[in-house]
Order: sequence, then structure tokens, then C-alpha cells
Amino acid sequence: MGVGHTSCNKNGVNQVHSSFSTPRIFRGVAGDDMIEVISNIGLKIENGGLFISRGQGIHPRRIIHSWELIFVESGSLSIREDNDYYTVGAGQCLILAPGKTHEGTDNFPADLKFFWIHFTLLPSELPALLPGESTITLANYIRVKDSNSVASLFRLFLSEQTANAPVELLNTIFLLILKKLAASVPFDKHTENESVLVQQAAAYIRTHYHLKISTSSVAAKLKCNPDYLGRLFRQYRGLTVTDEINQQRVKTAESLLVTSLFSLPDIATRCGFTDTAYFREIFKKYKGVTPKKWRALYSRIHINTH
DNA sequence: TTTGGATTCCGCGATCTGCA
DNA sequence: TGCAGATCGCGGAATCCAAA
Repeated sequence: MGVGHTSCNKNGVNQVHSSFSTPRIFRGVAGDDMIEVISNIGLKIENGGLFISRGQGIHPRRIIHSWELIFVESGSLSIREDNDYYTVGAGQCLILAPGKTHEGTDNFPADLKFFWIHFTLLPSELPALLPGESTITLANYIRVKDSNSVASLFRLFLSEQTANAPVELLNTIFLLILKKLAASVPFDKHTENESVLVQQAAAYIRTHYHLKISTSSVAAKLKCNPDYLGRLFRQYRGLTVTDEINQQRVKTAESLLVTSLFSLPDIATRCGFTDTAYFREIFKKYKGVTPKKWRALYSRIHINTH
């Protein structure tokens, strides 16, 4: 497999390189529903972790000498790598290359949670591929197809790492994560043809939906006419800017309703709604039921009363 | 009865849409 | 890309409801 590099998109946003030549970091033999992993896989895992936001702070500017695999479980991470800007949302993955400058471009939102693993590539001294062997190619920016399984694998990785599991086991779990990522799709291929303005607006909405934003404020931020932005957004994405904002808010509310005990006004505020009544109306519009019913139907919180 | 949270209603201002 | 009419978003107040 090769891990990709990123390069500057002409239009400045989300350029994805989906094929990579060298270096190869591990080799596997494909079989029927199984993978035989060669023990000397040519990579060294340094460490991994889970970042949970406290709703403040920003990713520091730094250059590291290892690869970094980031998988966002909730919220969104705004980050740049040299001249490439990314907004990595829930269920998305980004691979940062060594030797490049990366830093946050916005404060950590309160709901941000992401897994990370640092690894280095050993000098490749592997012979040419043998019959039956294959390499895996990964894009550097991926919308993960089965994000729940990937999150479970990351948790397993961290658990085994804490238990001082043998390197081979950690490598195997890491390999499974990479296989899952390889089966996913590079992020938003259609965006290559999409207006830069629309991409910038969407990225801004993904990181600011919890604040008081509107078509006007997004347009003002991007220094363009609100009418023009609204038209472009509809043209490329088939929905209005307000719809996009509301969808982001409802998505977050959906999660908070089933995983927290916050009151509806509290959740409305956390999702960017300044009015609970309007929150309820919008939630019902998208989900078909009121927030209260949604919580009753899907809440995973068990409340002890004694 | 009180209190806190949920729901409904109404009106103004923001946003969308069609047109130039 | 801007204008104007139509439509919709959103805030505030009133009301409902359930628990204490």
C-alpha cells in the first residue's frame, strides 16, 4: 500500500489524490474473505489516542516527522496542511504527511471527538510483489463507508495499546483500519467541479452551524452577495444555504437527544437554534417527529431512579 | 398550586425566486 | 449580478401539560 500526499488544489479546497505510487508501507496476500499479513510490514506505529474537545483551543501549528491518521467520530476538525484546507467532519478521515506544516484553522467545536495514530514508514527493502500479493491504495481525504466499524477498531487499537499488546497485534488492527478506509470513497469527488464559493460556504457552515449564522452572514464572511451565494449553492447542491445550516443543526441535535440528558432548550442552543419553538419545528420537518418523541424512541441513556 | 418544560400562534424581517 | 414580490425563518408571548 502507499499512503498519499496532498497537494494544493487550483481552487484551494479539498483536493484529493486517490492514487499513490511509493512508498509501500505493508503488503498483504488477498484470499477468500481473509488477509494474510506479512509480519515485516514496513511500518512502525508510534502511538495513538482519542482527542475529546472541551469546546476551546485550536490545533497547534507544527511539523511532524511521521504520518498521522485522523478519524473524526463527531463534530468537525478544521485544519490545513501547507496550502490545503480541510474540514474533516464526522465519519471522515484525513492522512497528514510528514514534513508538512499543519495547523488548525478554527477553534475546536464542543462536540469534536477524533482518533489519531502516528506512524512512520521504514525504508522499503521489500522485493517485487509476489503472485497473489497486493497493495492497497488510499486517498488522503476519505468519507468512511462504515464509520461505526472503523470507530470500533480505533477503540480496540487504543485498548490494546493501553494493555501493552504486542506490536504485531497493533499492526494487525491498524491494517484492518486501513483496509476499511481503502474500501471507502475519496471525499466529495464532485467538489472538484463545484464552485469554490459553494465549497467554502459548506465548510464554513460545517464549523459554525452552532453559532448564529445565516445566508447573509456566510456571504458576508466570504465577501459575496447573499443572493448570488444562495443561487450557486442551490445550483450545485440542490438545497438552500439555510437548509444546509438546518441539516447540520438537526444532525447534531439528533445525536445529543439520544446520548445526553440536556433539556430541549439546552440542545437547541448547543445546535445553534436561538429559539426552542423553531428548533422543534425544524426538527419535525426533517425527522418527521418532535425532538421529545425522537428522544423517547431512540434514547440510549438508562436513567436510574433508585 | 407552583414550576419548569413543551407546544402553538402571530407578526416582522430575512431569504428565496423569477426576471431583467 | 441586482431588484422586487413572494415565501419562509425566527423571536416573543401565550397556553398546555405533567410532576412535585
